[in-house]
Amino acid sequence: MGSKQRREREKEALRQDILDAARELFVHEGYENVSMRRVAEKIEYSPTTIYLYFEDKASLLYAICEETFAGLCKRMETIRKAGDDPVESLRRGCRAYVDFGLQYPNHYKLTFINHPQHPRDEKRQLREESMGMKAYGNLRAGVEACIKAKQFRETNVEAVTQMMWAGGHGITSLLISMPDFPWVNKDELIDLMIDTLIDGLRA
Amino acid sequence: MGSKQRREREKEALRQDILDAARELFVHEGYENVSMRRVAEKIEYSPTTIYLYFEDKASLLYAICEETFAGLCKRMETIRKAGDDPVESLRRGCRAYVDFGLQYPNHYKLTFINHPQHPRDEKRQLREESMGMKAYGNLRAGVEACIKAKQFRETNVEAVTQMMWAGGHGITSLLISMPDFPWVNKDELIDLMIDTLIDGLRA
DNA sequence: ATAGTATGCTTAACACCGTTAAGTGAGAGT
DNA sequence: ACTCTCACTTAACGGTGTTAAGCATACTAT
Repeated sequence: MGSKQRREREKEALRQDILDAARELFVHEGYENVSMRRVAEKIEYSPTTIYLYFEDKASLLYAICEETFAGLCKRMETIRKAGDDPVESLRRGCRAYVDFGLQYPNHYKLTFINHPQHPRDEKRQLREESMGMKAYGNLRAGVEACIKAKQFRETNVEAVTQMMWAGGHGITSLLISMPDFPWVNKDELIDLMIDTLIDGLRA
Repeated sequence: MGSKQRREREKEALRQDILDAARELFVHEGYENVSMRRVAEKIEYSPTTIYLYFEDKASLLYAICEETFAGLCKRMETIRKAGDDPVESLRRGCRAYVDFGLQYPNHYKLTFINHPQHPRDEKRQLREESMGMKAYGNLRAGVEACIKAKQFRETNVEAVTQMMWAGGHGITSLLISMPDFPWVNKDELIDLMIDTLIDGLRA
């Protein structure tokens, strides 16, 4: 009686359909401007069906964020495992982060800029094992390698990691959310940020 | 025939009452979590009255932002005109910027994070002459002073200003929009960013 | 003084929103 | 054949920002 398995498969398929529809709408029109009813319309089910697969709208977004983070993680891991000079590796990791954001600005907006926070404490715990944390962990490993190689003056791994993240995020988010501002050349600006931070950290 | 002027005055007073009520609610509970009906309730008028004084909810917040950002401008100008060592002046200007953002996260969110893309071209123009942008101008003046004093290696004023802004914005916006992340000590993080950037720029 | 008008505000409603309680109906298990 | 499970729907709740229409009051002109 494989019918049970078939139904299981179909359920999973619908879950993915919801995710796909929501991602497309969220990325294209922004989380706030897309209603659950519109997502439901796109998949041709009633709005309430979504609630059988996701607890609420924020959870739906969270699931999409996980997928996006996963892509970033993969890129960063590849760079880290290339095993160059640790400082060069960190620099390239930061570049990858910013480039990723600029390549998928709507995804980036969704996960890092218009990030609505979860109301539940329980969820927060889950989040700390999320892909976002994994990406952060990758950056952290890069920083740690530099410190272990005695390339940096400052030795507080966590602080340096968070600062590097903030530097990358600052550039990425401003370029995305203020496209009409008279920016200097974007590539130069990104490199200036990363190089200046690394130079400032150097022993 | 001063009755016209009196009515004018009374209208202006109500406008300020609305602004005051809205500011208190927005700052205390967050823009998204405060409805027009709640603002109206606080001033003991009907919700629709607000629309006689402000075009919509966003305009209401925008007006509040202008007021508050004027405060930031003043602070930054005071620092800049204190006439210390230009680098120290810049450092303190950056601190003031970040501190301001963390003090008024909802104001900061509207003008720098959830920056409306193109509601109307007309509005955008207004926005670029806003107090937020004036604050940017102040930062630019600080950077220029450092470069003129030959304290920095990099001499592209615009690029350096934008990088410093992005550094401050990165810290500020991440701290605001991801309050549940396990940040290291916030003050240290902010100082680390500013100091590292300045050290990295030094001649 | 009185009729007319402009002004300031309110009532009621529109068209949405996220979410949930209750109900339906097809297929599985006995 | 009958019950039961369960994926799904309908209808509704209590909110949201916003607007059209109406109502008094105060001012103006005759």
